[in-house]
Amino acid sequence: MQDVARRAGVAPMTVSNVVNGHPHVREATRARVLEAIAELGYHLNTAARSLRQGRTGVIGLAISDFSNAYFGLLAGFVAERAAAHGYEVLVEQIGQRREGEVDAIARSRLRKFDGLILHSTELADRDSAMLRSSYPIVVMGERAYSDPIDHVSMGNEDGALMATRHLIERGCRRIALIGGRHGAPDDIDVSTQRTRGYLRALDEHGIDRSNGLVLETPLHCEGGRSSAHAVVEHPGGVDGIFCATDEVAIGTLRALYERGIRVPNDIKVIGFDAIPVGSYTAPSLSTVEPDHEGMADAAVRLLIERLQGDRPEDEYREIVGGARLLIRESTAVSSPF
Amino acid sequence: MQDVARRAGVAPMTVSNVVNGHPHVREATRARVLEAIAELGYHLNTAARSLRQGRTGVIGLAISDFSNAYFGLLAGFVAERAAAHGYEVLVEQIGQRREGEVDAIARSRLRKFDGLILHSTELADRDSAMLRSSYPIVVMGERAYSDPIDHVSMGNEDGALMATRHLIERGCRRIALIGGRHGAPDDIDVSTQRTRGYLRALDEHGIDRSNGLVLETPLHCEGGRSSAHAVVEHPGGVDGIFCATDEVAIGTLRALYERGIRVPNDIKVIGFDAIPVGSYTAPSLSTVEPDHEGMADAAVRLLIERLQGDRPEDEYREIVGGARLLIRESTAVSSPF
DNA sequence: CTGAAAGCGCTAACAG
DNA sequence: CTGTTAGCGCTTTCAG
Repeated sequence: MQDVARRAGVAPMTVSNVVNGHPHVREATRARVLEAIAELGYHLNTAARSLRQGRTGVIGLAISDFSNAYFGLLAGFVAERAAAHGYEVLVEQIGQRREGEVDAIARSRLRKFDGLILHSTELADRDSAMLRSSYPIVVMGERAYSDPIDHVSMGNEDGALMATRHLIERGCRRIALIGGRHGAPDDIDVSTQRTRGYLRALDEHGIDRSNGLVLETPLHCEGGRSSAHAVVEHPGGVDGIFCATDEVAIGTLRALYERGIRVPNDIKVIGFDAIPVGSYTAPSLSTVEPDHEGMADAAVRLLIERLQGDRPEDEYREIVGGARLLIRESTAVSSPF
Repeated sequence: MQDVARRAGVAPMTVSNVVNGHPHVREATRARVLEAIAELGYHLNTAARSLRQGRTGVIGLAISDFSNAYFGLLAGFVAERAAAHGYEVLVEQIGQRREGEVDAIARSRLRKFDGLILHSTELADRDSAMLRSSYPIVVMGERAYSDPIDHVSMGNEDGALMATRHLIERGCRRIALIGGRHGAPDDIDVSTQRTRGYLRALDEHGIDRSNGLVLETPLHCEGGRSSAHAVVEHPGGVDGIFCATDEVAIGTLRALYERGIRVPNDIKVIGFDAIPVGSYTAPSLSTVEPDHEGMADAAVRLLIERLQGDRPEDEYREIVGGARLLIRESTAVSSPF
């Protein structure tokens, strides 16, 4: 910047003013400076600027796994909302291991970003103490914390309730849950929360909680496939399957296809997450669509309030995103084809 | 750091040595420093370190769209390879618009990262001049450049050749290409390159290039679906469809399902990219699997060679990744179910 | 509208 | 093994 200033015959400060588009620079001066910049191939040094300004203009988004369609959706929305507030988003993959998340928090303290949106999957309650630094963090995901913290979660239980009710309304009485889990009362990961909604719907309608119809399995396609093969052999039979995620549901549809079981005629299937490919499965997948966009917006807003000190340090917010039913062919009365 | 040093009764430099794990610090001193750090809640300031060191330890990965399964795969591999070299990866979404890519390049020059892996989709040849700064960039993607540059591309033409040959070997003679494009000779995006491989296979086997069997369409599910609906009404009939991407293929399978056309019995379908969900479609999707991992590895290696000055400034590399056939049910002789 | 001075927090280099 | 010095490149502040 010094070199540019010398070349343009101005002070470094003027170069800075030009680079930052400050208004009070005479047109002729600006032109000379820009010319000098071009001639010298000068580029602003971000590290120096950040050091001086004490901010980076970047929000970090830490997610567990790039190759999950759900995170792709979310990241896109977060980036868009942040841009609207003048922030850039950089995404970091932290892996599903707990160490990764703790790592991300530790690194975030290095102030590489102005703040962090942490999409937690495996972060245990006891780690939340780490989040209690003054560093601005918003946690997204299905885990609740006893420590106060800004948190955006999904309407998991309500969504699962809606999905299961929908199956019941369509006449299903022997409804399996693939990817569920009977956890401890304070256990609130995706599986346990969605299981609660499922059980509430059954109770509501006076349907027995038959043993063996809640299958615990990893929440991906293969988990769904193998569990579906198992569940259709349940002695009491099955006429509806609620899958804890769309990926699980895709694996389930696959298993039923392999066995020649017709969906929705023989068994109805519903998922959760509304990943895009669900419109194109055969049959297309009924599902619960969380308000991804609203949640991304909320997370960004909470973080930016923090960054700008718009909220007292010790005041935290808990936001639960909405969810709505997306009814497609896999829960139709009978197949349209 | 000064405060920590004062508290621990040492010089700032010693604090730095402790923080960075340098070996020559007495155990007692280290302990005192760590204690002071904990007491004061001190955190290293990354901006200052980067300014001083002239490096950030971060590689940027600019991709066009988070919500594409292919990019998720790639990003995961890139992150892993970079970590092996002691670099962290931050991912930036730049959108599919050309402006976005130029933007990313411009911003990259701000030296936010030590180097950039740019996965281009719409970057035109004329923009490649922008890449000719001394800033370390590796371009990935299906576009070639006349300007010299480090470039990792995919074996698109060979992959398409293999896919189409495979359909022919399975007895198809009326083979459509959905998502293809007859471009200018120097036009080398995904669609045109894959079209070339397709045409070569037809020529090889003396099969006519029937009019109307190459359909240009956006490379996503809906593009595949609507084009498939159109192509099956082709007067000459169709017995095989090569889809330019797996997403297109998923849309195609969907359209055939809607029409009650059996795959593979009536029409065989093959895709390209090997996205994970392709194993779970009904029928499962035969496809071309590019060596994603090898390409990610190559890109990281090229970039790090640059960062470390292991290669003369004016020496550039062009690496083409391999591809292999993944044969599943959608091109079987007849359905196993 | 432009400039001079000062310092953000860190670490390379070298001295003790 | 520990300390001193200096400066990375920028922008805030205040003075012209």
